[in-house]
Amino acid sequence: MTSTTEPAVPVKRRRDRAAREREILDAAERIFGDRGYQGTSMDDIAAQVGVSKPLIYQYYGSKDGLFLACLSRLRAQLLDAVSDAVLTAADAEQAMYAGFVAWFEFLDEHPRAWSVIVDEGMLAAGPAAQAADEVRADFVELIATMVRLNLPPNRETDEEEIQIVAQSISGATERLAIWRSRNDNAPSPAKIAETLQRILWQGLHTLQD
Amino acid sequence: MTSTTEPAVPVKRRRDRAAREREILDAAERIFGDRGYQGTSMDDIAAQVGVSKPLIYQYYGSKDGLFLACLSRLRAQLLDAVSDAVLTAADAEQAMYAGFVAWFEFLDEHPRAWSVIVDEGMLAAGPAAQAADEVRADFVELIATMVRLNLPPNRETDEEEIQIVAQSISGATERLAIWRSRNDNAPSPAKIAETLQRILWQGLHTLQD
DNA sequence: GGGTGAACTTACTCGCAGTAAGTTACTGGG
DNA sequence: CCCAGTAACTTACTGCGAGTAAGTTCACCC
Repeated sequence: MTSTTEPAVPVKRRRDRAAREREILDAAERIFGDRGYQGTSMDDIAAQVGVSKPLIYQYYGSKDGLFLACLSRLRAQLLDAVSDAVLTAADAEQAMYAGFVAWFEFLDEHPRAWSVIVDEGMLAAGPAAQAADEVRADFVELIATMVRLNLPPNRETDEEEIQIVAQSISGATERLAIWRSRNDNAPSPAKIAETLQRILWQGLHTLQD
Repeated sequence: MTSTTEPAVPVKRRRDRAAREREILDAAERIFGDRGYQGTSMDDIAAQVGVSKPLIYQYYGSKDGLFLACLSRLRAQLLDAVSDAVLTAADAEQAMYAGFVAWFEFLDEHPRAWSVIVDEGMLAAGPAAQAADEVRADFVELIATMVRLNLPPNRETDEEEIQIVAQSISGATERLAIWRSRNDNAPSPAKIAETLQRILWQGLHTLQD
């Protein structure tokens, strides 16, 4: 009985490495997003993919490594969304506004991505912290570029000051995102973007001295 | 032999609850500060205090609970330092500046406190996250008060906007602190405070619109 | 059709958070 | 002085989850 009905399609179990890695990463993103870093065990993910735990370790090295891979991919998507908004805007002032709106809207529309990014704090220790910083660095660079565009063009730029501002904006938007997510009646993306824009637009021009 | 030299001072082992709690909290603060949340085990802390683990659980409930107690005390000290600076300043403009300087200087001078606060992200999950938010809330309130002082007095305030600004400043200063600590040649407290002050001072006045 | 390498598994170890159930020292009343 | 009663404290565990050593099975190529 058992042998006659089965063998038509032996449900190809083995896949090549790249495909399996993607499969694992997708599952990890889903589960980390639902249950958080602490609430997720490697066994959970392995079971979900239908694979054994050591395989995941072979591909991703550690739980931190796997989480970092998820984080990195999600942040890249977020960066894309914001970059697009910034680059297609008509002028520098609108670019900044559009960037803020894109940031908060993306996080609204991708609650799982959002959870993973919040849990980034989990990587506070060890070498993973540095890797997490590098993932964020692209974002800070984008912001720094925007800030430069908002400065009067004839002014000699103080790079240290630009870094301070870019780090500030990055930190501010992250905290605002967390605050919004824990607060049902928090302001809309548009309202927040408008407020930030108003403060910064004036403020940035005072940097020229 | 053994009995004759010993009993003079039986090294009073038992202490009353309050004293023991303080002792545990001090040790926890030190060890969490040195090795981070993940790198610290409850057994480490118990050993350091010279007490058994279940006692700590009896007093603090869980590892998160103990960490939160450390965090809470340290944040209170930080809040005090900043409040003092703000309250003793001559006018609103200087209050803001002094507050920023106090923040960064405190963190420079208390590297252990600093580490614990960075690791706050560890509490992203569970009820501890909410508790951690409440610990931060005092700070946001202080900032909101400062922001109100910086608004033109005759203007009807938009509380939503003030919350946005306060959250932003809180997030910005936290990220700047992290950035500074990972970056040896990062700007001085004074330089950062000056930059923030310049941007916000102008920017806040545009909120009256 | 057999050998070689990549994909994958079984069956563990070890560290650590958390706990059940007891034991020891101090304290105030008889 | 002693002896409840209670607060401080311990021994000795459980369970779970990260990480690993040592294989085993499949697929492809000569």
